[in-house]
Amino acid sequence: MSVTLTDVAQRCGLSASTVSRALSDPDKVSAATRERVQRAAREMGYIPNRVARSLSMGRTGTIGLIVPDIANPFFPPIIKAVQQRCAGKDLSVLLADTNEHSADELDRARTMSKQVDGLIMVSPRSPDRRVGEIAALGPTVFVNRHVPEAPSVLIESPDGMRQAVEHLTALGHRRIAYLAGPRRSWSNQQRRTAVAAACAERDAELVEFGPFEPQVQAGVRAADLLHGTGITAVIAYDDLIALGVMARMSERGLRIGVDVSVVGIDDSPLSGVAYPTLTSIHVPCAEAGTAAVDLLLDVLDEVTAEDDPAPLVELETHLVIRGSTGSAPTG
Amino acid sequence: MSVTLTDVAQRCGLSASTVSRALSDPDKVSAATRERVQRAAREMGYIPNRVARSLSMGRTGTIGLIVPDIANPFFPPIIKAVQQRCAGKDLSVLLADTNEHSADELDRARTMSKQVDGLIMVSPRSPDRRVGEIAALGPTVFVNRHVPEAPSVLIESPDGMRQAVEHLTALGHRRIAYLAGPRRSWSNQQRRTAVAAACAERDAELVEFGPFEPQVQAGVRAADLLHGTGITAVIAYDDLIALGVMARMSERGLRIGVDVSVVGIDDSPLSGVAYPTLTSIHVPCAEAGTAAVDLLLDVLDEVTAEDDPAPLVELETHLVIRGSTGSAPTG
DNA sequence: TGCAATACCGCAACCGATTGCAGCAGGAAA
DNA sequence: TTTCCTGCTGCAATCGGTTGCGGTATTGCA
Repeated sequence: MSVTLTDVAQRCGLSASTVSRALSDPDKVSAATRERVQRAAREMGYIPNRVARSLSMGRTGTIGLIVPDIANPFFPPIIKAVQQRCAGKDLSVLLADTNEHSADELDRARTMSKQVDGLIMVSPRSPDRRVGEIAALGPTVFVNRHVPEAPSVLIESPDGMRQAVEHLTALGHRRIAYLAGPRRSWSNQQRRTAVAAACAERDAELVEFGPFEPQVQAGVRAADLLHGTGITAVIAYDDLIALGVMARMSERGLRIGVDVSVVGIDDSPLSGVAYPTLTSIHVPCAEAGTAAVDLLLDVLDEVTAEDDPAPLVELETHLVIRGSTGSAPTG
Repeated sequence: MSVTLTDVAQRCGLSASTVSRALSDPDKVSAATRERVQRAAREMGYIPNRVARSLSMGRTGTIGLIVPDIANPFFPPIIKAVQQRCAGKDLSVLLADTNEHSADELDRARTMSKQVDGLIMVSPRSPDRRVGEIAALGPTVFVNRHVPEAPSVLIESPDGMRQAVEHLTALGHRRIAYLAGPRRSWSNQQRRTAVAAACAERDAELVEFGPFEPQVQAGVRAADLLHGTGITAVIAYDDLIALGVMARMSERGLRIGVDVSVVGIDDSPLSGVAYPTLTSIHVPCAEAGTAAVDLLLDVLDEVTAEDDPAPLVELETHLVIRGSTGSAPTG
């Protein structure tokens, strides 16, 4: 049904090998042959079968990308960046969404492993041991989680977190809440310790709530917990939770940015359109995606020697101040 | 390096064929053998090579998904739904983003074609001829575009559009702007004609602007065009444009929902957190994704006979009224 | 003109699984 | 005891490319 290499070869009166070379390694054949083959291939509408090629070459030209939740606005920019970077290098992207279900991560990684040249795991929720198993399946890059034995792209929350706390304390806030993300989440742990350190340094009192799922509804729930605690400022694990908090508090008559200040993390497009606009810690998602692909390609091309220490890319975050933060209410 | 079927076979003192059958068609071998093979496979950590399987079976167990822009909040829910549906059927998803570049669609489809069992094209921007070429590459389902010769999942804007216009005219608006999306976009054409029809029916005046890219910035630009036109209500091609309009107008001191009403389309999560919350036409993205996969599987399993008319799934839309629309300003 | 070097091309094995067909052994029936 | 059948397993071809190796024709140089 579909045109194969052999078909093209027959049409040209050549062998499949020659046609293969003419198409993928043009210098190996004479100019005349090359010309003839390429014309025939074009005319016949030949499309190389990547599956067959993969099998014989041992390289699939595909990378796997596993994320917890495509619908969370934090991930699309990463996915997009990975995609774009790959497209430029003639790579395809196999995407999987684990639905925030950590147990699925290993399964997905396993079924993918023989189908891809490498894997990019974003914000894996699995416990360390299972993450190790994933890494053992093949070349793997982790984003938003530090895995000592594998290349990782990290998002350095501490800077942004410190900026956020400085910003809030400068505005007079003394009691600050941190709304924690999923317990397993590496980035949550990062953020927790960072905010704790920053608060200690600034002599502000930190109260932690959670864990919460990274969803608007969780933020709505969180808002009610804050009631009557004397807290004047909130830092949420991510923008979704922050938005939920804002929505619920507004509903209850609190003025965001006046009666209470809210800080999100991710600086997703949402933060610019919310009301009031959300002060958020900017996370360079696109850069993270791009860096992950580059790291993976380094491993695949063996730029990274086997026994080198696993490379680490650390990306900075910074606070973007918008309307949701303001002076602490007096009295 | 990695354990193959043959390795398992040797360990068991069997042939590869038997092992293959024991694993994928257990009834074909004796109970004892089945047991022995399965245990060995488990112990050795055997993971079947899907690439090899694809080659010999002629089925890859993968479907391709091509979208214009992953970062546009309209698409992630679709991608997610497709993903979820596929995961349940042991299918993988190959994702490509054309960056709103219609010329890339055919390219991507072509390179994917030999690597997937079928293709789902969401909102293709290509001209009809090229869309036809894509469909000719293999089983293809189109979402958000009607392609007569191929299965399609359509989102019926007319209902939602009519509801929107009725809503606005009931509120007293007589001059309504439509901010058009990409010229090539099938859904834009749908929406244009739907809104025009609804306005004619309701005797409201319709003024069209655009085309605009489906991005917030385009909405910001659009807002300024509306100035001094006497328009009191705006229906935008999508939520992003609507949000841009709102943001810019608020900035210029207009009160959204009072001085001017804004309606978006997609009902993305954004609309709930914007200020004011955005009245939007709800589009069942998840259902569209799921339906697309089902349609594709029907074709692949030949539930759909070759010469049947191409199946069509039509999904309804409806207006969700929020804070961005209100009575037309008097005078 | 002769010989060696070189440029091209084809043969065949291979990647890892699937599957039609044939062979073998064991049990059942006569 | 013989025969036939059935159930299980192995052989070998196949999917569509890639690639090392060897052969042939051509070229270059003396």
